[in-house]
Amino acid sequence: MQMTPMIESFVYHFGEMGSRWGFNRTVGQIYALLVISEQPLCANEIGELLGISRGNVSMGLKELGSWQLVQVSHKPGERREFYHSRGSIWDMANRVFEERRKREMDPTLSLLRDIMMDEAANPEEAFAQKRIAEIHDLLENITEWTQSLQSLSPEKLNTLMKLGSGVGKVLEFTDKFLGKKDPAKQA
Amino acid sequence: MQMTPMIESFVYHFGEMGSRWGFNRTVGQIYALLVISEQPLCANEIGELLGISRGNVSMGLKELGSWQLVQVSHKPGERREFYHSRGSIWDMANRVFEERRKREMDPTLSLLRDIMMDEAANPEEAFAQKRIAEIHDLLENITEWTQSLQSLSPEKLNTLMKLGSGVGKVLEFTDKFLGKKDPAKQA
DNA sequence: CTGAACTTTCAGAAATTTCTGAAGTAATAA
DNA sequence: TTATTACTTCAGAAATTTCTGAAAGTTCAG
Repeated sequence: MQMTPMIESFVYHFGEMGSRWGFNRTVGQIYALLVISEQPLCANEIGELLGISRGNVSMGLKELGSWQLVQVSHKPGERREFYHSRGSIWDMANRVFEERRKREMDPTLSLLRDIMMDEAANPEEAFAQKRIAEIHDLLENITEWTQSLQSLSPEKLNTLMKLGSGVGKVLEFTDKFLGKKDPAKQA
Repeated sequence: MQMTPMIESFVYHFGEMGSRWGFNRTVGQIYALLVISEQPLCANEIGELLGISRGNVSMGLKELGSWQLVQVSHKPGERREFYHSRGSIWDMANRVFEERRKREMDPTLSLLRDIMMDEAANPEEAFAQKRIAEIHDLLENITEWTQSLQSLSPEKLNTLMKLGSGVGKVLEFTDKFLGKKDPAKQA
């Protein structure tokens, strides 16, 4: 594996972006490398390619492991470990969504739920609770929906994506065809 | 406005979460306050409630302004400005999505597109380009899709959300009814 | 058991981000 | 015009995050 300008710009940009998706720059860069390398890489090689310390590589790989984004393999006769990205692009996106949901949405929902259970001590708190309930419902909706989308087959998901705002038309159509029936009950 | 334990826990948690959504802790806290306060708040009050400096409040409000998440108002006879969160919960979520798309997805897509245009200098780069194209297509799909969802009316969006994985059934059904026609073309 | 090859851990260093508060700007009333 | 009140900016301080590299841990062949 060699750091050509093309690969470099991808890796660096992915590093910046990675930090938006819940992990730091280095972790993003390591992941980018593993994704675009056909051959699995060993920790030393990763460190050299990115110009970072061996310890940092180890921590980065550990983090990626906790996201279930890397696969470890061995070459016969070699003691060291080789790393590679795991699954298809879709799988990766799914993992990142899933993991972020667990780390961010779930704790928030739980906190909001707790607050909703409390008795409001004054009108200000009562108003706050109303707003908090709205936020809770929105987040819960989004969470449940994305979860159910994740359970769809990749083909269906693709159809859905390609539909775009056409989804609106399909809904109308379904609505009309089913007459009285509420499409929400179809789930 | 008073900082009761309920309000405090909401504000602090929102602060932590906020940083995941593209702004820092203080900005998240300020926003949380503005969302759950029925009355608009002035900058001084915000600073006191959160125990942060006046300058920091100013910067935070500026940031929220750039996200179009706050509304400024005035009280008759008062010189100072009062701030309040803007729009419904749905609007807020939309703004955050929109803004993040502009700041994160668009530059990434543009970079990936550039890389795809380059001539691969060797087999390694050729492989990298294939992967990059996959990622590009995925991101583009997601971007376009979420954009078209945002253009749906809140009611339709709600129906869609409530459908959950029932979306799969609707698709099947549409598929069957339309016979040969590819639903992807319906958009 | 020993030593070589490799990985992990973690205390402190370095880099980055965020925050403060004083100085500057702006608007208004008297 | 001057005094007053409020908002903004930004250099440097403080806090936080990330990274390094040495030490400790692990595995395995001989």
